[in-house]
Amino acid sequence: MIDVNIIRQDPEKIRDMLKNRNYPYDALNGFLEADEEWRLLTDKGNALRKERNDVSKLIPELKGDKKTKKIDEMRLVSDKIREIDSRLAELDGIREEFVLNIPNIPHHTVPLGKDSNDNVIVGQHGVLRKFDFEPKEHYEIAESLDIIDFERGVKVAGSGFYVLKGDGAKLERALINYMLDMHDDQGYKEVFTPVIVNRDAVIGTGQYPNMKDDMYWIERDDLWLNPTAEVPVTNMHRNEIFDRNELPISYTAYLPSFRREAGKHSDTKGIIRVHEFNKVEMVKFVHPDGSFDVLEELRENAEEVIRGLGLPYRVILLCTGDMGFAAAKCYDLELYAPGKKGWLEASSCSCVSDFQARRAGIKFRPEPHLKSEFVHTLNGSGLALPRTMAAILENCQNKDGTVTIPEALRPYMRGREIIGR
RNA sequence: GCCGAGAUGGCCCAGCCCGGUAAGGCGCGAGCCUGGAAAGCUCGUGGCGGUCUCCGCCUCGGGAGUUCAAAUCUCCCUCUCGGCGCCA
Repeated sequence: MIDVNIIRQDPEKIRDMLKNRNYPYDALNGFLEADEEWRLLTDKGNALRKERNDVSKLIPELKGDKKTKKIDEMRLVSDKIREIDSRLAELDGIREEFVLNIPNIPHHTVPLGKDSNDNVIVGQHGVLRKFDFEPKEHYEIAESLDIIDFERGVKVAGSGFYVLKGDGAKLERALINYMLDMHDDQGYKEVFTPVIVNRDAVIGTGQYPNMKDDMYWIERDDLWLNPTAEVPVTNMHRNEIFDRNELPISYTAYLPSFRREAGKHSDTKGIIRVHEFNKVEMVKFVHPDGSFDVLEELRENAEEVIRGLGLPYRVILLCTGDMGFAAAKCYDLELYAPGKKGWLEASSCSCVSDFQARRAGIKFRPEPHLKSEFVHTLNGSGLALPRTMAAILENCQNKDGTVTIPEALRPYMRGREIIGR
């Protein structure tokens, strides 16, 4: 969440921000009113509490009529406090509802824009391969090689699920290990967390309430299937205070991720948009100073994964209107898919400033005698597996229907060089 | 799932039976002392709000209740640990 003081001091700034992010902004007035009354009543309540506290200390020493009189007096004071408290609880509800639904404030380097058309392509890398045959789409290749079985996935779990078989399953496993090893070399500590998280966790990183319909919810236990490893990994340190010298902290995690994908989407063919997918994620906890420079490093770390696979890609800087709820600045990395003749978003690297730290209570002490402050958190995929696999299949396909395995993955695939031969 | 024990400030722990200003220790910091350090001693060390060197309120897992007053009494819930059961 954002700092309430900013809303109080400069509501116009927040109004503009919400507008730039395509969020409704008329709710702001309701908040300011509720907040004003909340502050007034808090003061009033505190004054009454002070009176009660003071008198409570005296009462044991009083005797007879004086005592009875004071007790009667305090009974009225307590009634009044109760009354104020119940109104405060209402106001708190309004305030919290509002604050939890306000997206992060974009960094000043984020381009203004309405939707994905206003995103900025900041770079394109690698060569787009020239084919001497018509390249196929990933699902055609995968089905003819019998390494992805869509029908069986549907049978087991439903539409939007698939089964990897043989070299397909091996390729998945190879990609996970390749990515984890690379992040390990880059200085990230590998963790493997629960795949199911609680409500505090999804509130902490901002998926709840905003994205709650996009997550699988286990009602009976009020638990949620991991939507992205950013959630469990960031929440590992919920309500913790780091010593200054503990920062920065860098984690990498492989974790299955689940998306309900409620509502209609295009691009449902193949494994581009599925309900369950593997992802290797990077998460950082850093000092607020220079956190946006760290974002550049994080993005570079993700790009290295792509370059290692030899895939052509481009880097997109998202505009205000297209950025996720929690992000202050976000780069997408898109892989080129020659069969589809389009780009696949395989990574999203964000600096979320203190937005999640505030929600999740993640702080650090700048100096031992100073007050604790919120850390900044960052996260980025490195990478999402299905789209990476799709890009590999399409970029590395051969005329005879086989697929040449990228060299970097061969050690992880028992030295195999070609799928389908 | 059943039975039992727990949850107190960054960490540990007392207070709970018997309601009345949350004690002490560790760690960390500042100071004193020292040639320097250790030890020792003194002070500080959660959150929010304000009229911000000061003052107030809140904070004992969460919520509700009783009471003039709740860490303390009552009820409900959550989590942790141990035992039993079930089990990869």
